[in-house]
Amino acid sequence: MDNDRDAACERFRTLGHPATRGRGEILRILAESPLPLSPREIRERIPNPKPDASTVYRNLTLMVSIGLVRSVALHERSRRYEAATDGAHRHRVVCRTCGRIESFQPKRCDLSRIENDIRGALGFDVTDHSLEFFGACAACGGKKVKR
Amino acid sequence: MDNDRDAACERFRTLGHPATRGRGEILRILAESPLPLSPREIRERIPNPKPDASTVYRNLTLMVSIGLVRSVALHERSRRYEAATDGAHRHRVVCRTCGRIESFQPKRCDLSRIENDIRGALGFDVTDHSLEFFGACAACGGKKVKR
DNA sequence: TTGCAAATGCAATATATTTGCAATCATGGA
DNA sequence: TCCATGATTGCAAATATATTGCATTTGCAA
Repeated sequence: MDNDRDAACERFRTLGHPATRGRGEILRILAESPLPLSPREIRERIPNPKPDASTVYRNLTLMVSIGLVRSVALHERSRRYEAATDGAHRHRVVCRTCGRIESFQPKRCDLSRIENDIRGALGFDVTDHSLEFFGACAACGGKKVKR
Repeated sequence: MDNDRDAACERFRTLGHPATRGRGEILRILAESPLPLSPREIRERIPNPKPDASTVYRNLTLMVSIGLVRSVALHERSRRYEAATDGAHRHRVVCRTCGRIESFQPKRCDLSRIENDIRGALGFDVTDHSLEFFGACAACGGKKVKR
């Protein structure tokens, strides 16, 4: 939807950053993807003319810093990114055999107790966390671990 | 300690893999480090003559596959690795401002309920998880977020 | 001690990410 | 609407990280 992209552009302006087509596309693509995407995957999905790869990287960095996007670390060579929709707190489930990534929304995710422990023990102010699960997906059953 | 390295070599032989000095050193270094290390850091700590970087990578891959080592994903450019000591279940706490990594052992880490939910919802057999916390360390206080 | 499979070093290659800089664009004000 | 200006972009080059092929060397069981 173009509306998604327009809304995305609006968010940029509000935050004091010029809205460009590339930025709108990136945000739209992330908003529409159920799974976190790598910079390469994001760029591939942008219709021509595609922005340069460096532009994609620069914008992802910016978007993370202003809170529009989050990065997800999944033990891969490349980082992945997802839209920072506040509502849906989701976790990733990664198959060690085939690499498939699924998304899971827990009934409740209460790590605040642990976060408080950390604050107490290390004086560390926790702002967010990252929780991923690994194993074998339904299709791969109990097959051998790949790595 | 050399004993650490010898013990490490023993573990390789038991698992049917020739024990080499490089392998022993890598495992020793990981066992002695309180924090997960990058391949580069590991190699830097091996006394001369150092194995080639490619050897370090190959061995880390092997060690992960036979369960001697785990990889840790911390939103960085490079992966990190830690010894897979079964007993101590630890989590990482990363400062977004200065990049400092600390280690934290929770009083209890009960994610088995969530793991069961995942098994039920996705037919996904969860074998392990990865949980990292991000925020501002004591030294950095409430300073600006870096990325 | 010897033979062989496995591991290593080295060099080349692939992939991911970052940076400098000139050209171009987006936005607010005239 | 047009313009000035600072921010963004494309491009090319530089870095960082990781992987691979192959000839040589090594670990280890017999």
